[in-house]
Amino acid sequence: MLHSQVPESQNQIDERTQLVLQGIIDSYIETTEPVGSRTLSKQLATPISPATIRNIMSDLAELGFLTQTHTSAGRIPTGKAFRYYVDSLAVADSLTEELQSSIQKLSAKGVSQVEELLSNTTKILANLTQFACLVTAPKTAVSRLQRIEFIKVSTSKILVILVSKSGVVRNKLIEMAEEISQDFLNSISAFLNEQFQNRSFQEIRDQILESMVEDKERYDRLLAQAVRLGKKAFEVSDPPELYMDGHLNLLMSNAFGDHNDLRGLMSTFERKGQIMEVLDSTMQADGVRIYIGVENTHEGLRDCTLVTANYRNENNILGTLGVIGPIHMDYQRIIPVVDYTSKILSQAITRHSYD
Amino acid sequence: MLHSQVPESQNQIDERTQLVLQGIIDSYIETTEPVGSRTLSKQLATPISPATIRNIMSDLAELGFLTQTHTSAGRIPTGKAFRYYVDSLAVADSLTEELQSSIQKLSAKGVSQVEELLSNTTKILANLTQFACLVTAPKTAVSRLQRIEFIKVSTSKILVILVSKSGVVRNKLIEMAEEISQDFLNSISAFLNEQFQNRSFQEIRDQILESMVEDKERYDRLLAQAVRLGKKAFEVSDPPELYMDGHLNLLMSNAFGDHNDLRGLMSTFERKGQIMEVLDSTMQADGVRIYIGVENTHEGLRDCTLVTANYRNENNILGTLGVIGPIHMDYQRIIPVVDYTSKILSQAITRHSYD
DNA sequence: TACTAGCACTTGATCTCGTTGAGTGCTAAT
DNA sequence: ATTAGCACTCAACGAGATCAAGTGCTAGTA
Repeated sequence: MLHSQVPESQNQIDERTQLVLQGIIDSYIETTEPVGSRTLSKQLATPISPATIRNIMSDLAELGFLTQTHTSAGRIPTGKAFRYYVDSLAVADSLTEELQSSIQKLSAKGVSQVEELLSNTTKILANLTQFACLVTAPKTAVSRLQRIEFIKVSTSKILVILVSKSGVVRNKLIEMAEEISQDFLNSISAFLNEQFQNRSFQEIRDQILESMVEDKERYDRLLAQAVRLGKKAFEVSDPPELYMDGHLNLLMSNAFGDHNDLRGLMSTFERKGQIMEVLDSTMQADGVRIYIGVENTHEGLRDCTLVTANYRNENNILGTLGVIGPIHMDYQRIIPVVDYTSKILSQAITRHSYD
Repeated sequence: MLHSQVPESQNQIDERTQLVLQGIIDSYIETTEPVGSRTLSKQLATPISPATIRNIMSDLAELGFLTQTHTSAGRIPTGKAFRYYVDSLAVADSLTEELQSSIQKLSAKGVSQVEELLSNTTKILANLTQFACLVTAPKTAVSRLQRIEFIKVSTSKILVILVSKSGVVRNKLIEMAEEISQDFLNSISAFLNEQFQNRSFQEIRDQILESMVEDKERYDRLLAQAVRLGKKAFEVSDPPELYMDGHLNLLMSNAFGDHNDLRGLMSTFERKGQIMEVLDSTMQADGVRIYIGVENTHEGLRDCTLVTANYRNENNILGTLGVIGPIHMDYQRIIPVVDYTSKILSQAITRHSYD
């Protein structure tokens, strides 16, 4: 999936040049310092003299793979370089046993609710990567109805419980002008369950709206109320549900040089809606996706790399998880972690879902 | 409530000295800089020469109200000084209309669920104070049962819905070895509602456990199952519920000089349990409470001030809200804000509760 | 006696300036 | 095609010099 090797001809990169670039990136990922020709010469397995490296570096700089902060400083790989690096990276899917078992803990025994599953996932991912981690809750539009129930909690207030096939429980308080007895509510929920179980929330919404239109002709009382209640219950007032953890990691570590960059990033985190948009926009694709620096459509992520993957049950893509870190993150390590986490989460959520 | 004026004799503080101390603190709150005698002399309404101020400062330093970072630097008020300041502060309860209406927005129309109320409260408070803000969810032990309901979501899994009088909805998934029909579940919930409505969760728990003990003698099937389900439903597995916002404010503003102090503070925030303990421990008292620096029992808050107040419905104290900021916060402003917020939240939650 | 003016002293902050070392680019030699 | 060598660049660092804001103390004044 990641092996879309860039054609050599296009960028005139021969094997040795590639070796040097790789070396520079590796070194930079490790130290976060500009890397000079001499240092690199020593680190490289193949012996190449500093002078040669300098020539190669010069070429790479011209091709836009390297920059430097000032003329006499070492080289820093650009976003383009990281993109090249990631593309030509043969990701070893082998995670250490230790990492694997850490990740598996997200569905440790005692975890029964999907919400807990998701929040555990962000925690574990944040802990392993030391970056900011995000998981979107299963999309309500896609998820299908397992059960709807109405509970009368006071004269005018009714609690709606929506349980989706994927195991997500959502409750919502609605207010009704006229009082409805619990018995009648039970009849309504029985009717709605009968009618709509296994249908996606989106379908249900559409169909209810349609029923409203046809409302010209008289229904019996049950049907009329069922439509009214159903409409309120399925209204799209749901807040964008996003689980997030570890954004403090970014602040604490000095992975981001400038503290001003972080200001912007943090305020992006505070507007969860924006983050949701970004994650949602990546959801159609499959496998691990990587957005490096300027490749991010969202302004606030221009100095970051976003690594995302979907999670799913047997039938549908349910949501997305991802980590946000510095451009010079350790891709070799992060990519398999995100990949494996998405798989484990998929498994766990499949086990929890009612399909 | 805050007017516990410290007896003058005890600290030998005459009116002028007090004026100077007040001036120093005011200036320090505003600038966060050590304040020197000359600067203060200019700012003070009453004209006092720098030299005199220096003498007074010297006295105050001896009494432990002032320190300095180095011999030739201006004076910095100590925690003791802030304590004195707060104690002798005649808090003008007058908030600007603007602030009042900002705070009232926490129960804007459309907010129907208590959870939303609480989360709005932290957001608004964080925004107004620019500090970290906390609100504990209504204590489950104290809150009384409005309604319990069981929903069978799959063969072995049952969703429990607990609605408390204070309007908090909690759901929990429990697993049962043997299958129970929805009809039977309905009978059980009817029984439990009958039996326990209006009783506090704590009472219910105790009583159920008691029933278990008496279990020697045979009950009928309904009762036996009701006890078993009830036990699972009311088990104290509830995570400490804490709403938090604005901890990023502390990082962004430079209110905390040293960034290392913040490291500790932030990791305290990550352990929500600890914060809960702190808030809970303040809950018995009434009105606005203020804990300055070392007055905090919790180690991690030694460099902060915690300002808390309870919120309540007509019958009970439900929970606590508070802000955590630097010792040199603007008490004059923060105290009324916290106070007013607690009152508005109390009103809102009373309106939402089912008593 | 209570306050104030004046002065010597302290000290972190800021600036300048030379030194250092890691790095580059270019040229000539292999 | 590669490498050794060399002149050059530039951030970082340290040593003074200077500055500004502050203190403490003493002596003078109402």
